[in-house]
This record gives sequence, C-alpha cells and structure tokens, in this order.
Amino acid sequence: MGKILDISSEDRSADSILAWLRARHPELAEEAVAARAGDRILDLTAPLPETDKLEVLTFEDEAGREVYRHTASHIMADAVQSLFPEAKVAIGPAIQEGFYYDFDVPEPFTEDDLAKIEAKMREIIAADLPLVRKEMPRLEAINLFREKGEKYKAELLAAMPDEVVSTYSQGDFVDLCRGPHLPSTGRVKAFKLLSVAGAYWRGDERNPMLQRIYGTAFPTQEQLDEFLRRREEAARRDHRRLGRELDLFSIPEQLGGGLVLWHPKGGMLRYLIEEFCRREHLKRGYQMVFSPHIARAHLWETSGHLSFYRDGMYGPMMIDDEEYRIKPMNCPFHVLIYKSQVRSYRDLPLRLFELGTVYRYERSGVLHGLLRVRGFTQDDAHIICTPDQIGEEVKGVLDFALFLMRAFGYQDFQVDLSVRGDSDPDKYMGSDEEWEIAERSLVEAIESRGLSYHRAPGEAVFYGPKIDIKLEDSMGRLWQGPTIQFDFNLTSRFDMEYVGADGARHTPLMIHRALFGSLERFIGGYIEHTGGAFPVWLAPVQAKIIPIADRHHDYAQQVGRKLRESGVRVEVDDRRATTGAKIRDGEMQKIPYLLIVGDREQEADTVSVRKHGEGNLGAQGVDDFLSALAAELEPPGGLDAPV
RNA sequence: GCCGGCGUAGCUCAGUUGGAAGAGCAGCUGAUUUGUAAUCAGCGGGUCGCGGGUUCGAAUCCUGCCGCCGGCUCCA
Repeated sequence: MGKILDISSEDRSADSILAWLRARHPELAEEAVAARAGDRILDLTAPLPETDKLEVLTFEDEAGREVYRHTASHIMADAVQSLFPEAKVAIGPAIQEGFYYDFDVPEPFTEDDLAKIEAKMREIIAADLPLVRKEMPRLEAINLFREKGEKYKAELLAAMPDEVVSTYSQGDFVDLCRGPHLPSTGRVKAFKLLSVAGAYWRGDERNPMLQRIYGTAFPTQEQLDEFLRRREEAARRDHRRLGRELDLFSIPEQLGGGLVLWHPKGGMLRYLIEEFCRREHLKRGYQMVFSPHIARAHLWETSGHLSFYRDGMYGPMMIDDEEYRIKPMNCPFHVLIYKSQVRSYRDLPLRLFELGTVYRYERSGVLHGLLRVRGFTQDDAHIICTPDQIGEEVKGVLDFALFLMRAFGYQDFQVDLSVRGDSDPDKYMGSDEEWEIAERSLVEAIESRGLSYHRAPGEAVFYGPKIDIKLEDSMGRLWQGPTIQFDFNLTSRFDMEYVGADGARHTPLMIHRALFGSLERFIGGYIEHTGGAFPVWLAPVQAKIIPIADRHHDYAQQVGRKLRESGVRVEVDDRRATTGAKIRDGEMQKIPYLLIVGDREQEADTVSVRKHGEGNLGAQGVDDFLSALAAELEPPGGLDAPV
C-alpha cells in the first residue's frame, strides 16, 4: 500500500498532483511514481482528483513498480526506434521482475545492439523529457499509427472496444498506451537490458516472430546490483548445475532428451523421498498398487485419452497384431482395479496409490533439466467414494498436501480453485449436481483450514473442478505443487459403480490427486530451494569422517562402523590428501557433518564436529554426537497412526 | 516446432587476420603424514558436435544435420 493522504479539504488549484505534492510533501514528491484515487491509477501530471483520499504510489508498491518499469520500456522503445528507424513496435509491458518490448525488425538484435540501445536510453533519461498523455478517438489513433506504419498498434486498436484511447509521447516518440507513466524520463535511475529472444506476435506460432528485449529498472543502482546478485545466486542454485556438481543425476545426449538417469547420490535422495511418501500414504489409509507401462490402445480409447490427450502420447507399438500404447497417465489402471469386483458402499472410500512412471511427449524446445521431462514418476492416487464421504476426503487430501510440503520446508502457499465457466456449459463432463457437490467440498476444505484462495471461473478442465497449490521457495519463486482434481469423465466412461445401502447401483465420485506432482519436477525444485544443502534426513551422505593422518584410519573406520550401525549414512575419506583439502571437498559436497579425527580424538574416543554452514563445533564423544544427531535422522513427524 | 545464441579434454573455459590444439580443476603416478574451505612434482587425456564444401592449408570461412541454452501474451 502506498501512502494515503486525506485531500478532502485541499483546493484543486495546483496544476498537477506532482506540483501539489512538491508544495505539501516535498520528499514524497521525489519518490512518487503515480497516484491512486479509488480504483484509478493516475499520472502525477494529472490534476488533483475530486476524491477525499489520494494514495501516493512509489516503487515499493507493486502498481508503482509497474508504472516505473513500463516507462522504462517506453524509453527502450524510443531508443530502439531512433537507432533502428525501420523497427515496428508491438507490445511492451512491465512484468514481474522488469519489462520487455517486442519489435518487428529485419535483423535480430545482437548483444552489441543492446549496449548501443542502453547508451541511447541513457541519453533519453539525461534529457529528462516529459511524458505527455493525449486522448483521442480510437479511429483517429488508428489512422495516426497506420500513417506511421505501426501496423501492430493499428491491429491492437482495431480490436479494442474503447471509443477513446490514449497515447503517451516523449520528445518525438509517440506510443499507444493506457498509462499511467512517470512524469519524465529522468525519473528512471538505474536500468539494465538483460536479454533478447524471439517471441511470436500475440504468442501464436502462426504469427510473425518478433524480437523481444528484456530489461529491468530500479530507483537506485544498489537495488539493481542486488537484483543482479540475486540472479547470479539463482544461477548458482540451478538444479542442473547442482545435479552435476553433487553427482545427483544426468540427462545424457545418448539417452535422449527429457530422459533422466539418477546417479547413486540422487538415487538415494529420491529413494528417501519415495519411502517417506509411501509411509505417509499408508498411514492415511491409502493402499499401494502397481501398474504396467503399456496397455492396449483400446483401453486408451475407452478412457478417452486417445482423443483428448493424443498429442501427449507416443506412437503405437504392435504386439501380436494388437496395438499398445505407453501410458501418459495412471488413471485407467486404477479404474480397472476398482472394477475388478463389484464394489459396495462399505468398500468406500477406496484410496489407490501408486508411484507411477508415465511418458508424455513434450516439444524439444520446452525440455528443461528435471523440471520438464518426457518420462517421470507421479505420486498418483485416486480416491473413489460416495457423495457423503467427499467432504472428509477432500479435507484429508488437503491436510496431507500441506503436511507434506511443510515437511520439505515450504511455508508459503498460493491456492487456486478452478471451477466451471458460464460461457460453454456443454464442454464439461458430469452433472450440475456433481459439479456443485465437488465445488462445495473443495471450498469447504480450503475455508475450514483457514487458507485464502483465488477462485478462477472457467479455468477448470472439462472433467472436473480442481485445487492447485503453488509453493513459494527460498528465493521467492512460485512452483506448481499439489493438485486435487475431480474426475467425472472416467467414472462415466468406465461405468464405475457401487452398490449402495439401498441395494441400488450408484456412480461414485473420484478424485485424482498428486502431491509432489512428479518426483522429477519436485526434486528439481527442491534442489534449488535448498541450494543442494539437504536436511540431514535427506542428505545422501550425512556424515563424512576425515582422518588427519594414515595412523587414524583404523579409528576412523571404527567410528564409521558405529555410526553406520546406528543408521547414519557415513563415508570415510581415507584419501592421501591434506585435511584442508578433504574439508573443502566435504563442504563443497554440502555434507551436513564432517567429523575430523586425529590423535586427540582417537585418545579420548571423540570426533571433532564440523557442521555445514556453521563451521567447527568442537570435539564431542561419539555417543554424544550420535544421540544429538538422532532427531535429525528422522523424517518430519506426521500422524501418529500405526503403519 | 519456431527465433536467437552456443557446441574445443570428465568440468570451466582460452585459442589473434585461416598457418604445429592450450590452461586451470578433476584423473593417474610419485613425494609429502598433514588439525577445520585447495601440499608439491610428473604423466596421461582431443574425430575441435557430425557430414559436405571453399582453400596449398580449416577449431577458425560457407552449408546441411544433431545437440544444448534462453525465449515464444505476465496482453496498448
């Protein structure tokens, strides 16, 4: 929130908000970027509005940041057009961490061009040109931009409903823009152009490819430097880099894009996560099932995947003249398990859980480390229940999802509820009654847990409403987390039934849910969240024993054996290297505990403990160390129910 | 898939106007027996992504493929 000023008793004689601010709040006038009156955001050059309250926006406000960076994008477009007069401008919004602008140019920009554009931008900023807003009828604007040859702007205008539109100009540069903007170009203090990339006009690959320049801007050089430093930090934590440095996984060219090899250390990490996951599912009444990787094409016809998910599926393979397909989802298998016998309401709820590996076609350009792959394992479960059980089931899943995410150190969530839109009711499967029951159970679950959420009408997939939970990581980035979806499609396509207390046959409700989503993507995100410094319970190697000289090797092995017997994953570094080198190595591998043993420790039956991120903790008895470690070895606690 | 960039030792990267393929780290061998983030020396290691072309001569220039990286609506 910006600073809110009471202006009810002010006279409106000042030329502009800015002039008024300068007279009454000089320090705020320098910081201000725009002002909000009611739900309208105004230029500082606008007259003082006839409202009681005026909210002064600075860069600290999200809306203010957008204005600031939007002006920076105009300055960039101005610079580009003065250096490349043939460049046509498309769109240039502010985005979360900066801004971009798309240009139609005969030749793509080079890195050298970026430097030239930056230099030109500095000139425009130094000139401190005022940004002038002008309103005009839409048709006049179309003509104006047509004359200038700005066909993209003209196209945008043609599609707009408004009768009157606005332009902003600075010097000779005029741009179609809703605004608002900074009062003058000199208000942009620190900026940097970051990258250039191709982007389709309106994001549609049938349209011409434009050149997009990304940049960012801040009020001070310090803030810009801090932003650039954070980007470097993010690059250091890139899971692909850590995957190699910590020897967790690889995606070798010879294997094929989007296909992952888990090395022993990454394999241990994944094994531990899977074990934890299985155990927690069993505690909550899920039953484990397994299914094969391929199935008859006929099954995928019944499930509908061959019609609505065909593009994501790999081609057929023939077995005994019968067509088979590799599975893109686990659902039909779980449905067949359900249908293997007549189900009574007494059998429900049935919770079938599988770590199911699926294969989906992804276009080569979108593959990305562990985050976007072609073969991955879901922690997939289907809950099949009666309508009067659904409320409790949804709450159970939501609690489970939050527990699991908190166990991995995610504390901040964003909950999205996707429901039907009004526009095209025919595209949705299931009855109105089913949709109502489903939506009500989702809303009740979210609200009963005191979570705030965002309701998105029209965002639901055709087969049912859903909850998506997004996680915020240690660097403030959002990741797709657990998802809870109703599926009215499969219950109907497979004629799923149960016999009710009344002896009649009923259609059950089915929830499809994945909490990690895919193990690959979750672990990829988790590697970046932790920077590769995993908590003790997940560290592939929890402790490394570093003997100082050869004569300490026996003692080191002895300590190693003792720890191993207590369930600690431990290695002994008996290489002929200096202690300093072994310690450096252990630190770079981010091993939680390094245990240095020399004459003193051997004498006293102790280890000298060095903890990752904290340094030397001094000597401790081996048993003392073990009992202190015991709590850290265990996964975070869940329900107390027996396995 | 499309636009751009990149592809040289296991990794990170040099390689000038076309003129004998390099460094650091890692690895191996040896010496050193080490006290909290790199001991020293020596050695091995390459189809310069793959194919075609230009040239007396190509890592370098041209061309076709392959792969990787960034991006491909956060809507004036």
